[in-house]
Amino acid sequence: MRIGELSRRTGISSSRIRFYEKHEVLPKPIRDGNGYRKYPDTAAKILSLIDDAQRLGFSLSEIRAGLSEAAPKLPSRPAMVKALRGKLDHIDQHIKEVQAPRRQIVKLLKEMGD
Amino acid sequence: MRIGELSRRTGISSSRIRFYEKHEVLPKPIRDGNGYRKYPDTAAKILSLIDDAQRLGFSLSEIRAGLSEAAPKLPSRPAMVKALRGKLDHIDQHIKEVQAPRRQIVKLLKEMGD
DNA sequence: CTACACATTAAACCTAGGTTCAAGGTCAAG
DNA sequence: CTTGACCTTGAACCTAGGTTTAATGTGTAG
Repeated sequence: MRIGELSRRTGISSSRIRFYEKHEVLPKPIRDGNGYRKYPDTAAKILSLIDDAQRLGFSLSEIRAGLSEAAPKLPSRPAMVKALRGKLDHIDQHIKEVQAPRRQIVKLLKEMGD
Repeated sequence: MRIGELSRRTGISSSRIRFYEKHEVLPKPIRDGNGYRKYPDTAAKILSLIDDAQRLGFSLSEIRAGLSEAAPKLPSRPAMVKALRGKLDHIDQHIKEVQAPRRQIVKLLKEMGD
C-alpha cells in the first residue's frame, strides 16, 4: 500500500510517517517504480505499536531502541513478550513515581482538616 | 533576596526564573534602586510549588491558571485546598489513563500463555 | 489534452520549555 | 581604580515531535 492509504488506515498523517522514517523509528519501505513508498501490511501494525507506545509516554528514541530489539521478525514471540514486559515495567514505574506526590497531597489535605 | 540567592535556595536557574516571570507564571518582583529584582521570602515557596506541579505533569499554562486562582494571598486556605484537590484529580485522571493500556498489556501477556 | 488526486523532496515553521550569548551596568574589596 | 561577582536585556540557539509550504513528478478519468 502507498503512504496515503497507510495514513488512512492508521490515522497517522503522511508527514508523520515520513518523519518516523527519517528518524529511523519506522523501517524504510521499498520503493515503487515511480519512487513512491510501498508498504507491506505489517507496516500498519508497527505504526500502531509506535503510536501506542508514545501514548504510554515512551520517547521516540526509546521506541526506536525497543523496536529494533523486537524487530525485524516483528511478531517473534520471545521478543514480543520481552517488549511487553518492558512496557509494563515502564508503566508501573511511572505510576509509582506519580504516587509519591499523590500521597503527599492527600496528607496535606488531611492535615488541613479537610 | 536577589535572583541569585533565590536560585540557590530553590535549585532553579536564574534564567529559568526570568523565563517564568516573562511567561507570567511567577509574579513580577519589585525592583531595587539599581534595577535588580528583589524577591520576598515567599517567592521560594511559589517557585517550589511551580517545580512540584511541573513534576506532576502540569504544563506551565495549567500552573499559571491554578496559581492565579490560589494567589495572591498564597496560603489562603480554601484556594489552597481547591488547588490541591485539583492536582489530586489530575493525577488520578492520569493514572486512570495509563491503566487502560496497562490492562491490555497484561491481557496480551496472559493470552500468549506467559 | 486537461484536470485532479496523489506522490516526492528540502526547508521553513511551530509549541514547549528552557539555555546561552553578547554587551553592558553595579558594587564591594584590595 | 581595577578586579570579580553579580545583575540587566534581547536575541539566538536547543531538543522533541511534528506540520506546512513550495516546487515538481505520476497516474487515471473524461
